[in-house]
Amino acid sequence: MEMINAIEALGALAQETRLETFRTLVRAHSPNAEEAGLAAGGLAAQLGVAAPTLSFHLKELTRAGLVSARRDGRSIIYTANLGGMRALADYLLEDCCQGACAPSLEETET
Amino acid sequence: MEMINAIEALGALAQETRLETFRTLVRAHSPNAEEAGLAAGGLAAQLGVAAPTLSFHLKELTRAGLVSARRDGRSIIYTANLGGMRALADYLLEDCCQGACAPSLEETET
DNA sequence: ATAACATTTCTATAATTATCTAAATATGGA
DNA sequence: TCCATATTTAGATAATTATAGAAATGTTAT
Repeated sequence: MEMINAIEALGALAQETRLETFRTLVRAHSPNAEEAGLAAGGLAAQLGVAAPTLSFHLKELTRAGLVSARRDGRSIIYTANLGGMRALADYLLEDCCQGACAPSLEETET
Repeated sequence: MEMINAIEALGALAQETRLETFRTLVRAHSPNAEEAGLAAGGLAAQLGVAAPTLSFHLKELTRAGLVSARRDGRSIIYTANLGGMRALADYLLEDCCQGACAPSLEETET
C-alpha cells in the first residue's frame, strides 16, 4: 500500500459516521458474498442519518477501498472490504512503524 | 481504546505532513529514551515546512497520543509513541474488524 | 541585563469537509 | 406506459482544517 492510499483510508475512517458505517457493515458480513452487506437505505435508518449524507460517506469509504457496492434490484448493497482494512493495519505496523511497535498484550500471553 | 480516541488518531495520521512526521520520528526512534527523537526545528527543516505549521501538526499528533515531547535546552524533542500506533492497529483489527480480517500473507507464510 | 536562538501562540485566510434540501437517475411492478 | 421506491447527484451553506507571517514565550550564553 502506498502512502497516498493509506491517507485516503485513514481519512475515510477518521469520521464518526463513517467509522460507525464500517463497523455496522462488519457486523453484517458473511463469508458467502450473496447474503453479506446492507442496503444503503437500511444503513441510513440504522445510523440515523439522511440518505444523501450517508451516500456522501459511502462514496468516501468506497474511494478508500474500504467498502464495495453491488446492486440488488432497486437497492444498492454495501459490504465491508476486510482486505482493505487489513492492508491499512499492515501499512501502519510494517511500513509506518517499521515493525517496531511492541506486540499487544493479547498476542504475547500464549 | 475508545472510538473517539481511534478517530483522533486516524485523523492525526490522515494528513501527509503528519504521516511523514510520524514516519520520520519512527526512523529516529531508539530503545533508550535519552537519545531518541528529533527537535522540532530539525524536523521542520527535514520536512520542508514552516515552524508554525509543524508546531500545529505536532500538537495534533500529541493530542492523539501518537508522539511525546520533552524539552532539552532550547529545543523540544519529539518522539514517536509506538504504543499509540499499536493501540490504533489493535483497535482496527480487533474492535472494528472484530478479528474477521484475514491475516496478511507475511503472517501465514511460516 | 541583554542578545541570540528555538519553539509556540495569535491572527488572518484559503481550502476542504459535512450536511441538508431539491432535483435527477435507475429499477420494478401495476 | 405510468407510478412508487431506492439511491445518487447538484447546489448551497456552515464548520473545520491547513497554512504562514508576526508576535510572544522560554532558554542559554555573554
